[in-house]
Amino acid sequence: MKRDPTPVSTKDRILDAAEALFADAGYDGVSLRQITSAAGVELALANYHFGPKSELFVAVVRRRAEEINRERMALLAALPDPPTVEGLVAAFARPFMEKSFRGGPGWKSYARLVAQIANSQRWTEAIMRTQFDPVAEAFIKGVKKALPGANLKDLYWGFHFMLGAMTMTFAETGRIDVLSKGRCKSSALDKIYARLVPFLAAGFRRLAEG
Amino acid sequence: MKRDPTPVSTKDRILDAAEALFADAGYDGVSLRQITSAAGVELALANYHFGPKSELFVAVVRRRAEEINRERMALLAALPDPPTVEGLVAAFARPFMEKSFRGGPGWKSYARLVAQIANSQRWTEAIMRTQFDPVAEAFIKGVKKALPGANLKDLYWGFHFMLGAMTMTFAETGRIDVLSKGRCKSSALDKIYARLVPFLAAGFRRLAEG
DNA sequence: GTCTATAGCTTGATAGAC
DNA sequence: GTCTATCAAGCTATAGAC
Repeated sequence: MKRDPTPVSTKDRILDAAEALFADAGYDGVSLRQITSAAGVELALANYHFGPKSELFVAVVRRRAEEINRERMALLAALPDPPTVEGLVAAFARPFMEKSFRGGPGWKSYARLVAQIANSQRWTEAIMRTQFDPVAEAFIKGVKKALPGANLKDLYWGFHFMLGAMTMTFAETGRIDVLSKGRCKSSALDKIYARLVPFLAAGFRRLAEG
Repeated sequence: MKRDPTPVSTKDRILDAAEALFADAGYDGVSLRQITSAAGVELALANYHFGPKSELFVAVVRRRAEEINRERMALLAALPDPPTVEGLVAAFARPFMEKSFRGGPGWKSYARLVAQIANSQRWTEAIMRTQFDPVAEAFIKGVKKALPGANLKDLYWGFHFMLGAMTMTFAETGRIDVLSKGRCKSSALDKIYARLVPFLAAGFRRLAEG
């Protein structure tokens, strides 16, 4: 019988601390000393468990990406055949929003990490291609069925625009709060969902019209 | 009579080098030594001309932002009254795309910088609020006239989605090239323009329908 | 305005005891 | 698996000569 119902291993303590700090300051804005200090472990343990700093960063992302990917794939697979564009966009957006809303602060950090990764060229190979592209391809496959008359290039571009809108929105930078003088709240993800899905679905439909 | 038609001052040499390096590696991923070395000037001159590193970063962004802002404002002001949504989105997108296409490599670097800034919380106060919000407000004002029946909150969110799509697109990360197996090219900004504007305009219209 | 030199500190990574 | 101690290199910023 375990004494602690949720014993947090050293590895997980490092991952949690790294996640929060990387999300706030970026890969180069955080030192391994800051991370291990926040995790309450010795500096040398970061290298022992994860190797170089870059591998730690990849491990931080992979932990959440695998969970999101599973849910997105399940939702995409559960859609009717042919699916609707709204259903596809929702299947892509919903797991992220649900977790960000109810999954704890780690998921908020992850959202900010994804925004950094998706907007730089640095992690294209090590993260985007291996972690993100498989789900992207499943989405494209679905939207091809939803809009059978559309040009394939249009659908790729539509996916790209969608990704840009979603990553910036999920990152909750607070910019729209300031710009709208408090009318809109970055953190009101349920209200955003009701706008994000129709906005993007309408964009896809317009592209499909040619 | 000037001997060199384009004498590049030390200040501009530093700005140019900083711009290119910051765009590739981010604020913390570049040292002042790398910047001054690439600029062919001494380390101490960076501090002499710009003060601390953070001020240099802001100066890099301001140089281009002021030019883009002038053009965007002029295009927005030249639209018919009431404007169309397509006209508004085009007035916002076109200056960036034109410069990225024909303005030289500095503008490509600037686009990648903007993507970093817009997706983080770090520069919200020092850059976003002072450099970017005035044009954003002019855009919102225009779209209110173009879609008079729309809810104001919907328009702010539409602007936010637009910003996410544009910044990631202009950053030209190359991700869509890989994902689409070469079918789409990040650098083909003229072909993107023909898709970006209708996609976003349709999204705004859909939000306005309620 | 430009240069050299350097202060004072932080970095990632590892060797070796336990 | 965890700890201490440390290395070699890098960092921003500045003082002071020219």
